[in-house]
Amino acid sequence: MNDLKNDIQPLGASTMADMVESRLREYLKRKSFVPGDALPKEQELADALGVSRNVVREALSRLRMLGMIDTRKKRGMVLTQPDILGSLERVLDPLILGKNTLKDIFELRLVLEMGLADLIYLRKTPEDITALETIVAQEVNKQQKPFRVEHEIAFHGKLYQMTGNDTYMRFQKMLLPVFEYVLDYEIQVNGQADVGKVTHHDLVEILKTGDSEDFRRGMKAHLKPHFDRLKA
Amino acid sequence: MNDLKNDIQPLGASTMADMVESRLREYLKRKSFVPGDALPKEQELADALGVSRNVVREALSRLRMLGMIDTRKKRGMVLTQPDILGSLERVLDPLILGKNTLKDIFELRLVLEMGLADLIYLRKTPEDITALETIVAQEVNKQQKPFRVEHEIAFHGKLYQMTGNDTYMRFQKMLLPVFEYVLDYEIQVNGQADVGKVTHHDLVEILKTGDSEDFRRGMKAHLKPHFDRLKA
DNA sequence: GCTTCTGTTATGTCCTACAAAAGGAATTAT
DNA sequence: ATAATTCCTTTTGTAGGACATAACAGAAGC
Repeated sequence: MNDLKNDIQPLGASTMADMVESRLREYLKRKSFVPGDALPKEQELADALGVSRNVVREALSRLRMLGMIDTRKKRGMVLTQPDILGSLERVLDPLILGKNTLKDIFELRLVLEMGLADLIYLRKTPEDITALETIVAQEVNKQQKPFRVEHEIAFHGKLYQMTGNDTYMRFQKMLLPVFEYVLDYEIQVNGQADVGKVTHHDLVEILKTGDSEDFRRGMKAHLKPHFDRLKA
Repeated sequence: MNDLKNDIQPLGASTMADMVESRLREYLKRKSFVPGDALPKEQELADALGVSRNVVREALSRLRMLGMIDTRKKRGMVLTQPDILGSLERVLDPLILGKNTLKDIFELRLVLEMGLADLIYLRKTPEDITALETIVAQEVNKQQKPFRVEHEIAFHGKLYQMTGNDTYMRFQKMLLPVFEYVLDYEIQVNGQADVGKVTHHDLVEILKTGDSEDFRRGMKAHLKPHFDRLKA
């Protein structure tokens, strides 16, 4: 494993824009700006850093993409609360990611799925259960193949929502395409994928009567085919 | 909850750089470039898009920051495999994030910690156990306060490493500062934080003799103070 | 006092120019 | 003829200037 890459940081960002970006980030932190504060203007930054306005704009453009700053004409730029997952969204494309990363993310989603139990039992409401039952009822109605993925999303999506954790929910949703991508690939290579013995219906039943440990065991069984695949 | 923001996407990115960035991303995907492929030169892109080279450079600068492209003089630009967590790293600063997001991340880390069990039991080796025992042994030697955080990092860090999932490990490490930040805040407000009844030493013992469910139960007990805090 | 108009100002975009690096081609030496 | 060296070309990186545009501020008019 490449620990070096984590411990040592590549000194001297080659390009000016990189350096300015880093400087700006450091500047924001040091001055302990709070969201809403106004930043110096582009030209002032350029002068202070001794670079052209062009370079400053490249760096600002990056921060703007990450949602760290918001700029409006005349008013100048203001610091904003970044959307931490927004940047991930841009990069999380199954077609671009390497094989190892894809595998890592596949596993990561399994981990997240297994971790659902505690938060769900902390916050589930009777209405949630009803909603889940509705979703499950729709599943059995049309058991055709092409709809399976939709039902997976609906059911598991509802589970994430029940955690009341928005970041968690969005994160899971983002990971889904990668998950499916890997799944499709595996199926294509190793033949049809088995489905776990514990169904969505079973999981809802557990939610109604069992405790969080029961639920986790149920989820483990539900995901068993995926875990088995990891062993191979 | 703001579902709109997830379902509907803000049409027409206001600035040209935003549009070009989006177009470039779409272009890369449509042409199904693979890492190593060369991209058109800046001027060609500018001409094709009907914008100035400056705007193109801003967009490219963003992709470069995300690690999606790598540019070398003369050679042009080549597509690379992005470092998905690199972008997260830039934004994940406790001082900038909002209160809700901080809370979400705190919970997310608990979830990830609870999900450790399955991967660990899939891949743990006798050497790993030995390493853990060494770490635990060093803990009892100096039980002073200031070192507690270091030991937390050492112990849990080793656990992540045992999963063999690099992305998972890095992700956890990135979440750590936020976790500590929230923890410090809570302690400051609500007084001293309790420590779980199950210690690191106990967890190692479980790893040696118990199964993954035992370990998860142990971890739950280890983290119990944190989970209790969520209820309040 | 309220609306409207105008001017100022900072960002957004374009253009041109040039330095530097990195291939490629041409040239020279063995 | 092949290998090494030098020169040239090309493409990115950076600089600086120019102007459009939007948004705010203050003045003018009702």
